[in-house]
Amino acid sequence: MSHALGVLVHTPAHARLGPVLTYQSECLLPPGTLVRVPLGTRETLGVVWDSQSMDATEAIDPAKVRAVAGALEGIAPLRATWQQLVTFAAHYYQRSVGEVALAALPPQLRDLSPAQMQRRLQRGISKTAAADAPAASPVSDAPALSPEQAHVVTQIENQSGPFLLFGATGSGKTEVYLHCVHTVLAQDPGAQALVMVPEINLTPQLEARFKARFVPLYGEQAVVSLHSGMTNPQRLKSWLAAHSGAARIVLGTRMAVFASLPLLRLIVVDEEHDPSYKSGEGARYSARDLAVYRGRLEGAKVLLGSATPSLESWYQSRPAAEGGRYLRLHMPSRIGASGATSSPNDAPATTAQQAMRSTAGTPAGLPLVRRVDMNHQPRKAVFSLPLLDAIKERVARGEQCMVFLNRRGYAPVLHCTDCDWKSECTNCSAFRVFHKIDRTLRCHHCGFTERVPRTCPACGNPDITPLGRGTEQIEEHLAQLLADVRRPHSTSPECPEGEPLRVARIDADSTRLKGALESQLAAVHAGDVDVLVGTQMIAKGHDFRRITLVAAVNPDGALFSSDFRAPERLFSLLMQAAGRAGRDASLGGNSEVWIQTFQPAHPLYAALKQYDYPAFAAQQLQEREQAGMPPFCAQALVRADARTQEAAQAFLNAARVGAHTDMPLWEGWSEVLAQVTLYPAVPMSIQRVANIERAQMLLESPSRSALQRFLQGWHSVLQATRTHPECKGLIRWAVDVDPLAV
DNA sequence: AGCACGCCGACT
DNA sequence: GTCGGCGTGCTC
Repeated sequence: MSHALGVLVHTPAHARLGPVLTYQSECLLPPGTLVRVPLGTRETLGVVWDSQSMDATEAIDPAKVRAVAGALEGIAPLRATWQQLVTFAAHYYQRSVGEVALAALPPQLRDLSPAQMQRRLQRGISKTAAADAPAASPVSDAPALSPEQAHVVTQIENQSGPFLLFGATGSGKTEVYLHCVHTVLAQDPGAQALVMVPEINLTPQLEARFKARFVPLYGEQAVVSLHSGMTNPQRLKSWLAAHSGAARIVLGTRMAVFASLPLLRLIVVDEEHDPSYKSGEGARYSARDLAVYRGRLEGAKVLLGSATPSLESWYQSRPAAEGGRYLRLHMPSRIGASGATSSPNDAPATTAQQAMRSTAGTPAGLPLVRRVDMNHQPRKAVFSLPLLDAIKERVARGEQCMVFLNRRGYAPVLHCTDCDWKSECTNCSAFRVFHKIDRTLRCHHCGFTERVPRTCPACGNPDITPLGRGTEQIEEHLAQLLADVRRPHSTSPECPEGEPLRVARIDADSTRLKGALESQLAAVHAGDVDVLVGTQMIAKGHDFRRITLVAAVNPDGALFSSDFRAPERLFSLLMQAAGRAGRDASLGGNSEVWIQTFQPAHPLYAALKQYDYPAFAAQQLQEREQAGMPPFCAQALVRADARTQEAAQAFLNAARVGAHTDMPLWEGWSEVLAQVTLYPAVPMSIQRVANIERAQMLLESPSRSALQRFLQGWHSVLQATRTHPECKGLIRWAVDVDPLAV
């Protein structure tokens, strides 16, 4: 007797296929079982799904139903909570369940033949058995918690959350994570924890820290990573370890939120404000928001941590009496540098060190913030004189400085002074960036690269000049300005006049090659670099202990950006950059953060000077509330890519009209429609990328659930609009729920 | 998403 | 003459 079975396959929502396909099988396979199924000419990976959710009214022609090729032996079915998470994410972010489910699985599960799969599983099992013997007498080298940390930990242990851990840079958030993970794992022999970080770059140091703490307790297999920088075999191995329960702790980037974890008890989202948690491709999910949902689903505690929380999370953590749903926990003090986010082989912070730090002058031991009024500096000066002097003074003393500019390349545009030619990209509506290092013009959007012309391509004028500045130019300029400064002759005492300074640059270009970032960071740590120039890459997470001065050369752009989240990002970035300075306790006292600005009185910088995130957040939230912006409204964006801008906009506008005219008599549709505003389609800020025209349409509603219901209903309209004659040339469309940039 | 089928440009 | 571009259509 054969059974009808619902199966998910990797199929996008707009393919004209049902969300769940029907197959037949001799044995009754439970939902969550991984299977191989024939689809057209190929055989592909599928997940058995609840047949209840199939549309019973539209039964498929029985003659078309094919048989399941086989189940993946040795892999337990994915659990009900995982299925629910995937279902929720698919509905909330407007994608097909199949796409979300299959994208959440390691790619090799799809590619491997059954025989290869068996071999992998065998290997994994035997390895696990060998490594499973835990150390005879596990000694915990956990440092004592500060009173602040201890208080926070108690709160987390005694309440259900979700928690927002608002902790200054260096307040010891990581130690809190370690402690909470430790507690949770000790409570149940099968319990698991998921710890997420925003970027791949940040996983190795976190992994080292967690392994140092937990491998002695639970064995080598206990800690695994999951991120896109890993090879496919590595990913499969980690995934299987998590799925089988052998791994107790999963560390990873946003994709890890979908990891299969049979007994998940704690989810940590570190740097929860970081935009990297929002996926920009495929299902545009927010791993942070899904973490909160998943925590509730699985009965796991959720701990969001940040020194500068997202305004969404900050607002959610207002007092419960005012409607807040997260519990805010505050750790304002910076503790001894070695206790916070240092490398694992550093001595743990002692309470004596912490006591010493807490009496040290500046507010919470943080660097002094100085604003330089660029209105009083020579026109077009890149570095103000006081900043330059301060840098010279520091490096002459053997201290390190960091100069921060969020723009890579030498100059963002090349310009002909005679005919006004600019280095526009032929494929995009954007300028190509001048990279002096290899004499190229590079488009940062489509990758189109050419050698720099020697004369103006339009008029032949040899006088073409760079406009604006990027990190390459800052690096070059700074090296010239500091050419006469010597560093202390620590390495060669027989050279009394000292050695020339070393200026280094770290950005996406200098770290393109594998291992380049690591080696460059090592050079900074070793003291081989005096001044480090870089993009936001150097502001995030890396702990430079001998840097005592951090300078933001030109951060004003974000103050006047059309993106209403730009100030929030700037504040967060500058706070993080400030956190880089003065981590070494012996140098911390005189660390400084310099901000060069034409708006020295701007409230953002005033709040930054006081390290007063709550004041900044309050001011921003007030503005957002008045303007009816998130978190006081819900937004979604529909993007359309097309051959022509007209087609892209025509599609969006037709779908907009269709929301009123084409909807069948849906129960309560008019009420839903009344709560949603659809703005007219507009070209995207970079209208053309790689010769594809892009347009978008913003949707807004005071009610998140109204917007959700609208999108659910409207999907069929979008689908149908595709075929309208005026939409010819449309390539694809996608909905972005809770977009980060509108 | 894959993968096949199908119809038009420059090359072993 | 074929190889190969990607447009259209189908897959339980």
